[in-house]
Amino acid sequence: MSTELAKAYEPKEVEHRIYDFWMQGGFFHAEPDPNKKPYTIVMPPPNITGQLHVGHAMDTTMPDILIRWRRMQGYSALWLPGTDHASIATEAKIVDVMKEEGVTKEDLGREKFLERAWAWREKYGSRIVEQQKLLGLSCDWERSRFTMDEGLSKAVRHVFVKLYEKGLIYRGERMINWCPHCQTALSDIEVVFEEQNGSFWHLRYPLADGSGYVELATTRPETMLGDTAVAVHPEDERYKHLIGKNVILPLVDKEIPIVADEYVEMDFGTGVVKITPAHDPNDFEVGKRHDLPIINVMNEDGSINENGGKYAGMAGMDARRQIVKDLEEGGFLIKVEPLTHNVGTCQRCHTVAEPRISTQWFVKMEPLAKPAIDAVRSGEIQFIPEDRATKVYYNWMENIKDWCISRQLWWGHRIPAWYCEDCGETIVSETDPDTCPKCGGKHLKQDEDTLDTWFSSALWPFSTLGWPEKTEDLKYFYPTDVLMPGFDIIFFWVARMIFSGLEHTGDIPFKKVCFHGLVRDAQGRKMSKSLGNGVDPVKVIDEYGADALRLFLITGNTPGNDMRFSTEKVAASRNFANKIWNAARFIHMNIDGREVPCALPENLTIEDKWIISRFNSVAKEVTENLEKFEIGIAVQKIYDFLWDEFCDWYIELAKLPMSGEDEKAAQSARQVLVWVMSSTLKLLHPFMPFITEEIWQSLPHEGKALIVAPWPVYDEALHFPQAEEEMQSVKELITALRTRRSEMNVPPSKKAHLYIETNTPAAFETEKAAIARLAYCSGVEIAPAFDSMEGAVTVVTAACRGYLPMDDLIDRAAEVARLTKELESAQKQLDTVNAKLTNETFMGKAPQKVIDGVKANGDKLREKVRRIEDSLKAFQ
RNA sequence: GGGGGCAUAGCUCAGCUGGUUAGAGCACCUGCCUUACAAGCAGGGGGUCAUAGGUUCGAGUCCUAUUGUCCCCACCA
Repeated sequence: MSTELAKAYEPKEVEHRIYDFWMQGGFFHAEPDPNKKPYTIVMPPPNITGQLHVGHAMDTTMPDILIRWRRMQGYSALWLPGTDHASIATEAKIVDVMKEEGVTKEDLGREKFLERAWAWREKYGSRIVEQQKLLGLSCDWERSRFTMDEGLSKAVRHVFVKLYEKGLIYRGERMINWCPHCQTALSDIEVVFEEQNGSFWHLRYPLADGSGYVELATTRPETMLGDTAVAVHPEDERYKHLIGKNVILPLVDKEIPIVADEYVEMDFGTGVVKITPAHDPNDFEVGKRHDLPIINVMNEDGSINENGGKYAGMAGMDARRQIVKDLEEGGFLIKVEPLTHNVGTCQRCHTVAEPRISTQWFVKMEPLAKPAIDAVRSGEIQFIPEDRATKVYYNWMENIKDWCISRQLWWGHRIPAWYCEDCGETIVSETDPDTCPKCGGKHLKQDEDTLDTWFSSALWPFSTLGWPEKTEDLKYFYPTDVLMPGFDIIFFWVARMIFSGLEHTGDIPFKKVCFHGLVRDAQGRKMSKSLGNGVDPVKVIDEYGADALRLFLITGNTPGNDMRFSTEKVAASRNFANKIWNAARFIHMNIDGREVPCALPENLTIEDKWIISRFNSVAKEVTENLEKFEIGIAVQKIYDFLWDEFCDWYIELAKLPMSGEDEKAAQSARQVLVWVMSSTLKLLHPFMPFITEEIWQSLPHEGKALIVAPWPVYDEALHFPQAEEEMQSVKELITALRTRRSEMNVPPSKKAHLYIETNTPAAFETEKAAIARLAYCSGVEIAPAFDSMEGAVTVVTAACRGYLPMDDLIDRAAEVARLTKELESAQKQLDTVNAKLTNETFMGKAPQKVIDGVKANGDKLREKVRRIEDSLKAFQ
């Protein structure tokens, strides 16, 4: 970098070069190191089908900040990346592509299909990784894992067998959610309810004894083929006398009983419900209570099966139309009402999910949930934001149902269960068996199904470190420190990792979970494919730079809260990057080939002490904020310090010695500039890694790279409270003078002599030249009091009064009015303070610190009031 | 039906355990090519902190209710 370079920061060229530099330096790699403390974060593994979206950018930027910070603090900081095979999502995508080629899964066969899937993984699995690198993520890529790696697959089998042997995994016939499109079972949380417009068909079921009929309503008329009863509430006076009688099921023409069950709500609809145990979870329960037959009338693709008589073979919607038509013709349809209701759909393809009875594998959740609840309740695992997240978690965990883990898919971990075709024995084993342990038969057939993709990601924090082997990595890096997921995967992933970690490793998988919200679009809507309002982070990086995107994602953001994407804010972040760039250009310009040590000089001026002391405080505060995950607050403090204090004040003040004759003073200022700048770059590095590394390298520095430079630590020797206070007075005066001039529309070119009246002249004396420069004065004189200043422009601050004799410009009446207004304001504030100080309960109850503050403020205000009064007198 | 979040400047949002005069970015107005930066500099206007009560010496911050808004869970055929 040199001063000849562009006036504006060009991220594109810098980012690639710097990232390569980090990679080649091996800075991302972490190893167990007995001399360092471990700090571990595992990345939520993105799907191999995935493309980077802003959600990922959010997911990964925040942990990257923590990792970079801890690495600089000297931890062995491991940021473990990887990808997820995402069974259902990936398989669906491949099937879609095959469909365009006119090939089905069945055409190909399991083996060939899996070959294709692996090829897909090879092709697309690295795409998202490349995009993550654009963001600047400092992951240990050497340790990257894939959920279907050999080691992780071994972990999956191990867990399955262990849980099976403990009786926590079982196989059974249950009512599950079925997606007719994906043709697989789904877990409860993979079903999302969507409001849809439907109809409410009112039907008439005739009584078998010919004495009339009952009216009932349904939203799914086609299921009537599987009705095996009609239910009413036992206390319902309207229907009590019918209980035990039969009705004739229309179209099917068979008798089914009227049963009494409290599940029926008398107030809803007609108070009569058709019971279809095979196709509704509630009806299934009613059926069990009344020992009703279960008639499945649907195929796996949602069409009607052979139990549906003449409707057999019809697709779901066709069957519905035909049945409604036939019901109408038979006189069984009373009316059709429009109805909006919530319908469960497949999370992946949004096809209406069918409740279906089927034999599947399940994890028994209750015994696993208990310790997982305790771990959070006891505070062993801490959620942030605490009560919001824990409430959601407890609510789910305490009402948890068994987890359906088998999927009728090919891409994934195949269930390690075999069935003996000779004796029917089920063998669950970590290694593939070849004989039946019971009958010695050789005809073993492996279960066709695979596991829910989340079954393997639940093991992620420890399977990626080598578990179930007792590796050094596991010993050193586990449990991991923090997880930063979105709220949307609290059940899918976070909860499951907690009970899995506790069950299998006997330890929590992570100590803290810091949830973040969603990145919404500029209007506050959720980003979605259907709305087409998604933001491509790669494009944003291309236009504004990765540092700008990262800064945008964390500024003004608080844990758990959603935020809106805003191009203006990204641009503002970019502007900050540019500001830093130009500050660096200025420093380079002044170094201009000289040897400048990157250490503080011996003799410090007031402004040197001030900026150093301020930096010192900022370093302390930022560290504290990061410890509390207050990333947004932390970066705001660095932003303000760098821009408002370092650039707007210190650089301006430093121009004076650097342009002067005193070479020693000039060199001293250069040293302070370099020291403060490169120290601040350290603080900023975790947030904006590229530009900070680039500039740091270009300035005098010690060490190989900023990424591994030591994190600034608060140093009591650099705390200069007096200099801070003195600079405060000087800055206050300069600002007041500028304001006055601006109000009077005096251009900077018109300079005036300044007289400063003060009892504390020291700082003003040493900063004379700076005041003159920054407040556009031709000269400065300082004294405890000046005579005959009538008619001068007056400026009053807490520490002094300034006069600018500008007779030609002054409007005496306006000046009096302004001073009067200022006096009123100051007096009012003083009154408030005095009221407090004479309030006995306040004096008695408020802490001494607050009282002292108020007192000091009162002293200042009193002095100010006096000075304004004096000035006013001068006009009278 | 159950639970939760949010409501602060024109807009988007900060404001940590209650404590001196409520902040930022953008937008707006005025003036500036000042030895880095016009993606900039200097200055300015703009808020009864949703409403109504309460606790407290003191409330944007804590409590209760109301209104508006968003989300999660449950899933009434």
